[in-house]
Amino acid sequence: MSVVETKEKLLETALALIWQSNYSVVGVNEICKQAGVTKGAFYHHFESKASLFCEATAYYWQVIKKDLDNIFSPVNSPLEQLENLIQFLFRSKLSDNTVRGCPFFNAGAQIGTDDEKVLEALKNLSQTAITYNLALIKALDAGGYLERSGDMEQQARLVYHYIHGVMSYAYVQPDINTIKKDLPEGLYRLLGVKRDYWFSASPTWEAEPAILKHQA
Amino acid sequence: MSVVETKEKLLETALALIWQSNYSVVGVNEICKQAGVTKGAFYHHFESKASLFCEATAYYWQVIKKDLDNIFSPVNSPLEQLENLIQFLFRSKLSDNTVRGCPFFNAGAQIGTDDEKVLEALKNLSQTAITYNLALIKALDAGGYLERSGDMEQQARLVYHYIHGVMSYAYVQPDINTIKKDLPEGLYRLLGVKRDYWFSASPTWEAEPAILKHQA
DNA sequence: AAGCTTACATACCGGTCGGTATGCCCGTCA
DNA sequence: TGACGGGCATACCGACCGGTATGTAAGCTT
Repeated sequence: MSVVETKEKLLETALALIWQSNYSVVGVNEICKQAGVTKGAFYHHFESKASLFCEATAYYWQVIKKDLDNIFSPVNSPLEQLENLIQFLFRSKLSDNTVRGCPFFNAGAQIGTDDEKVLEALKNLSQTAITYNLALIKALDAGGYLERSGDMEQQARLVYHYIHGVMSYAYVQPDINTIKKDLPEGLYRLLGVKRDYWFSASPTWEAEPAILKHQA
Repeated sequence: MSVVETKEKLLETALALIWQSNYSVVGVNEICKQAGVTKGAFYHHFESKASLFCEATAYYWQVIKKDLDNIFSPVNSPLEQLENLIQFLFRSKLSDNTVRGCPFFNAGAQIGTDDEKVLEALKNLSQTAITYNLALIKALDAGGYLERSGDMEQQARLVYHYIHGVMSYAYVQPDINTIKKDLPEGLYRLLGVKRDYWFSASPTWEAEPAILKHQA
């Protein structure tokens, strides 16, 4: 295993484990064991467990950025982009009942805000997500799909809030049929998409999300 | 300290501590220390830490049920009820930046779903909250405040999702001004309240929420 | 080939965790 | 007044935690 391979293996294993349970429960020992490396290797690459989490956050975005750029590709109409986003959320987080909620924010809630770096990583994470939402909203608005124009940055946050809430709900109530109804309904309502356009788009994005490879 | 006092003290202390940080970080020792009792007393009243969490969940509802019944009192108009709810969420969770997110679902995400009792307690918690939402929506609909009638049970869930998402966001970005804008906006949008009625109600509920007493 | 660095492996550290065993104190009731 | 049991307090347990100290084998440099 080359150098970069070992580090990436640790990153991916940590992602998968934290994803499946949570930051506090998953120990360094277990991450190492699953990754097939030793603790010495771990602390050769990361100065602490919290540091690993920060790097994993960055790594996570690097991985799914491709997916997001694909979802929000300009070749897709705004409605298609929205539908793609919905499909993506299902696939990446609700395709089986072992993955519930957003692990990074669950984790963030566990680490505590005293760790400045962790907090910063989480802020970046959410801000990036909101930025993607904003682009989508602008496209929807420009395309005349929205009932009215408002504060689009706020709308981007609203969408973010809602998605996070739905994902968290899925943790306790992993009823995928309910979620499959609630997620689009809430998004269309929050965005204020004109009723004529509800559920009118078909997904143009069919590739398997890269993030799935993180799961066991 | 009488028998029931000791147990309640433990319950309240645990609530406050978990509220301020999270389940994993707060240890039994610290709960005991803060409550001014010993570990022996703790394990006299609770069979485990997870069991404490379950009882605390029930206790929590018992405490805030008074507030909720007050907020959703039939003497208030539906719009007033909605405004009361918004105010309640601010007061109980956003009045200072030490309280972020819903501690019970943060905690639930930490304990793990392998503990059946904990999962059950969380399900009850969310279901009760959704039931309150449903009553509000029915009242709003009956009063003609909504743009259209839909699946009200679903709407109740949407509102629940959204509130949870906003509260979680507040954990990472404790910017109360943003939240104060986002929370009502999202709720009005999700509920589909007619624009004429947006922000038209004044709160009729001014009492200090009982739950505040749990905070340090 | 000598010397140095990288990339680990192994063994182990002090501390903390949730949980338990035991016994004392004190109110109750015979 | 003495036996008894609920309501604790104290002392302690083994497991496990994140993190470290030290060793070492392989490669790169000179």
